[in-house]
Amino acid sequence: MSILERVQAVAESLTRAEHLLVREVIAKPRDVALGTASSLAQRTGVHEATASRLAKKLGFESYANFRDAIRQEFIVKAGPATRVRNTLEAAAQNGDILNELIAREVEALTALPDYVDSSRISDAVKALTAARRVFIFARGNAVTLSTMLARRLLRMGVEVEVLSGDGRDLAEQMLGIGADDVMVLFVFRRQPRHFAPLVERAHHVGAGTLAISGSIGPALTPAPKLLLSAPRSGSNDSFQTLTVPMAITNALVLMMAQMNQDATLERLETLGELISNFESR
Amino acid sequence: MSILERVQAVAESLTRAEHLLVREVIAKPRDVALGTASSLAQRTGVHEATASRLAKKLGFESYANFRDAIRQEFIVKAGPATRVRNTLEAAAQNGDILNELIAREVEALTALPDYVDSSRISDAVKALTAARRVFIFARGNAVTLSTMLARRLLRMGVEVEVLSGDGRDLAEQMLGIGADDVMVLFVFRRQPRHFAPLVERAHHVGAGTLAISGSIGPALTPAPKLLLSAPRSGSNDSFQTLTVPMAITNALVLMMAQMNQDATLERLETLGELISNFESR
DNA sequence: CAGAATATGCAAGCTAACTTGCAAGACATA
DNA sequence: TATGTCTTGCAAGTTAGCTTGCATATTCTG
Repeated sequence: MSILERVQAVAESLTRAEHLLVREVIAKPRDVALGTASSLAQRTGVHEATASRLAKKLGFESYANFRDAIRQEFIVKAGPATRVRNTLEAAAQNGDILNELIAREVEALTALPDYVDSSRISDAVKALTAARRVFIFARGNAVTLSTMLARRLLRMGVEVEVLSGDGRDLAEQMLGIGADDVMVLFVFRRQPRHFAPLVERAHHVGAGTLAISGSIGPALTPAPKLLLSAPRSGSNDSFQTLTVPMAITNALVLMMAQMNQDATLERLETLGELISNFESR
Repeated sequence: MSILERVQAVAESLTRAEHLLVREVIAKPRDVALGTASSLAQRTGVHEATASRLAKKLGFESYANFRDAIRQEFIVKAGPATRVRNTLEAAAQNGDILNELIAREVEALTALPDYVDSSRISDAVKALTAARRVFIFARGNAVTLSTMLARRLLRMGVEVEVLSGDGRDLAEQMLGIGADDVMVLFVFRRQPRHFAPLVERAHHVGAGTLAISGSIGPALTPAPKLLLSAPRSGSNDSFQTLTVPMAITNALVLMMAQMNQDATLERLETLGELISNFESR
């Protein structure tokens, strides 16, 4: 019975302090595994006695046994032996889909800075910040990202227009676009039918265009004014996820938040501070 | 100064028993790191006092310090976190948001297999495959993932119902749920208000429930029948992206496609083949 | 081989960590 | 608001693990 299962089993009866402890255990199991009950308690801001009691509540005979279980699960089980399996080749060999997927994602993410550099993102941020309205276009799976970006921009107080529908609908929604606006287009796989007309229209009225895209990015015609493109995970003909473009989009949003902060408030030191401020609930 | 260097420094003056101890430490550093002085002594066939003295001979103040050093060297430093840690700290220092974000994502993805194992995903796949209909629930940012999953399932010919709206609307949409159905719930941050009633209703009629979630996963009440949860990137209180849960969702979809393939066609060898077949356009 | 030096085990002592009874506080309930 | 239940921290008690003085065994040296 795993730690997570044990937590689930008693989830209903967890108190506030116990909840905090559980969170910490799940977030940093390796630290907890190597520390003492007091160190866990101290970092969590509760008394060590509560940690001891939690262990019993989860069905362990003592805190020591609890910690042993964490070690088993997060240090011994996840030891160097399993690490080998995490390599792409090994995972593919074993038909281990989860690990193969992860290996591919990590590989693609790691390569991302080779394709997109911070100054390009800065340019995009400046354009978006200066924009009166932001139009967002996506087709197929990419709508996943357009809804995400739309939500985030809205929360930052940006006026957002999500383009939807086909031909006539699109045309109508585009009527209002002006020189102060920016259009963001998510494009993967093939260039969608409406891409060219949309970009042409935007350029015609003097609006900015930003494409967030995969390997096709550079081949898009007409070329958008700004382009953030990086290959997605996997090889050309295999499964391609939205992880990489999502990272680009997140970086964009974060830098935008940071720049706006810079303008008004004092600069926050860490990403953590920046965001907990920005995304407070 | 590493353990090995310390050993080398006093190599000449090592006694027979000390030599045995050192051998064991070098052969199984991780076991030693997690054990006590007595356990090391016992396995080596010497007295625990000798282990204590060896620690001092190697220049440590106590056996505890010696063990801490072993832990640092063979567990902490070898851990998945540390590999990324350097990049992360450098990036954070320079305010390089893109690289910091990427480092965090990689760290979180790498830890994913510690929390979700393939057999759990298999269970979820079996439930989804057997389901007559799949209901999907998400709130806030999580809708990004629900739309993604809905699209993918639809493409696979699964009947999907995306739950939307509030109170009354939800209740109406839930009227039709039956024992053959499965409800998938995406839950991050706090447990949403409608979570409990939905799960209770589903369980009441005998439907399955699957939660895809972050660190709260195990603390959800009532507990879903199936749970796929892993901490998201970043620390508890900072920016958290959907990268990890998206990877879980992708793995789920892929394994589902594979199992369906298995049933009808011959098994495809690689993920690439599998998918280019499955997602051909 | 004798004597000294060193190594090792034993066991008592010590320390840090964990456990638990108790009381104060928080929260729900009537 | 009063009462009871539940939660939490405190502090004393307990335990496990580490240390160290001492005695015996072993090895080295002349």
